[in-house]
Amino acid sequence: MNAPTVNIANLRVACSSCNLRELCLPVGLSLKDIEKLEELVATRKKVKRGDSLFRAGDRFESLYAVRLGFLKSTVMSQDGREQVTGFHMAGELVGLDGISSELHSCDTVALEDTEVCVIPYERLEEVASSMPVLRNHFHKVMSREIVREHGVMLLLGSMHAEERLAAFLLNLSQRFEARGYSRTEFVLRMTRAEIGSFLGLKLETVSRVLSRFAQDGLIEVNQKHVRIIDTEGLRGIVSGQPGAAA
Amino acid sequence: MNAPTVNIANLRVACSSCNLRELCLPVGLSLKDIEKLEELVATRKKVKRGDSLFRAGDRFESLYAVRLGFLKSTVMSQDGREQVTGFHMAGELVGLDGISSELHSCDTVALEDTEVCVIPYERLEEVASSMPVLRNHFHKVMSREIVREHGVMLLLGSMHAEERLAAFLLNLSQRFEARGYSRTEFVLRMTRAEIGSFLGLKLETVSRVLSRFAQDGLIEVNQKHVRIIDTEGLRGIVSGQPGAAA
DNA sequence: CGTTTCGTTGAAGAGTGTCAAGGCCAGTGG
DNA sequence: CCACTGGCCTTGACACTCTTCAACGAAACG
Repeated sequence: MNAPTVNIANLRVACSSCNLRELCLPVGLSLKDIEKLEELVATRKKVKRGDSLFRAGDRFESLYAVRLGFLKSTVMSQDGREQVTGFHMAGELVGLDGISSELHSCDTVALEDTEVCVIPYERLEEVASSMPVLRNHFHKVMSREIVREHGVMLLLGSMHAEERLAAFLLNLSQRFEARGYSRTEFVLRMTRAEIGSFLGLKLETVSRVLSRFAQDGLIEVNQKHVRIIDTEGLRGIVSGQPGAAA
Repeated sequence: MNAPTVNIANLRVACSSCNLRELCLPVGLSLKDIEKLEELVATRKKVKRGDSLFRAGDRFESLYAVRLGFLKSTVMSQDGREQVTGFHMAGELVGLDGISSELHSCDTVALEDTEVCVIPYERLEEVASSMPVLRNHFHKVMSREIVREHGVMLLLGSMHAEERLAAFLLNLSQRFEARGYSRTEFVLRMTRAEIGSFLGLKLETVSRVLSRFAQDGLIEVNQKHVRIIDTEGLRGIVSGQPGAAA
């Protein structure tokens, strides 16, 4: 069950040379600090598309830094309803939900073949105790997650379908850009149903709204392939189209 | 503007004798630990009903532990829509949103006269560095907030009005009980509009659903006064009423 | 005691959900 | 290499929940 899905333990980890440094690590670390830090990452782990990194109820032992790939996290209510709580891409940290009860409270599943750095939590606590910069950075990451979720609550609680989709596309766009990919053209790694679950909509609504956006010349869509044509137009929609619609 | 709203600085803080100990502090602290901990709480601060503890954009300096009273946190979109992200009661920690950017990202306002313990963040970081128990506890508190928000996302993303209200009432009920108040009878400190904002509903819907619950004999409502009659019935509603409705 | 805020309730309408049918695409096996 | 299969996406028609608009009543506040 929990047999590690290929551990590349021998591979020296080298955060120092990882191209995700700026996303993953605090800035302004000394070389010595970075060396210390590399002790943190025990191993890497590959997760095949469709497999889960961890599941609700699993013992919490590690955090995971996404090296490459794409994942989703979902929570489930007792009666079986599923809610996608987030999508994760390279440079992001997942597993924070597990700290509170020492059990994971959500499922995290790879939407494409994915590789993560495994960060044993106990070791993180140790290293952090003697490294204020790291501790501080870690706290900021957790806090950022809280702030992100506030944003999602705003979206779910007070926005219409079109606004949600527009916000979603802009968010993806910006995250791709931050990772050096195109800001305007990308492939959705998730299905319409998963987008819908995340945004509190049904998959048909997601599909319809995307088609409408395409008709209005805001984007081009072809299955999972999306191209953003009018970023400003999308922004307008997010803020209750002060000057949009036709 | 930011002139402290009455600081009771001289008052010795005495976490050790605070009746919120179990809610607020890690369990199993030695006396020595508790002494150290009391250095944490710089002052207390009173916030009058309607006043804000902090606002979005304020510099982040401290966390606040609610001693008594009731608050709400709200985020606002650029175009002015407001979303209540949470209600806070005695023993809960607020202000975690500020850590990430060193600016608060939400408004936190007292819904009734409130008193909080002010915990300067820098001091918390210091004390935590030499007190693993505290550090660990703090991480758990942050993680718990993340998990709580996952729950809210589930609610906002996949539940109907009745289910949301039922879940909301049960959540309040449980939190009151944990603080030694009645599990079945309490006063809502927030307006229908605030409940609605939190639950992604309009105030009229909140009002209607509460009336319907009352008609169905699940609760009694009289303005802000609520009495829960049929807890199991509410639970049934939350999980898609497998055997409810009449 | 007047004023304001808050809450309740009704009727009509908009926005999404539901159900259903059909098309597109990738992977599989012949 | 092609046909088949199953998952995913699109689109339409209709139903339903929730919102909107409006009026009124009740409580809170100065």
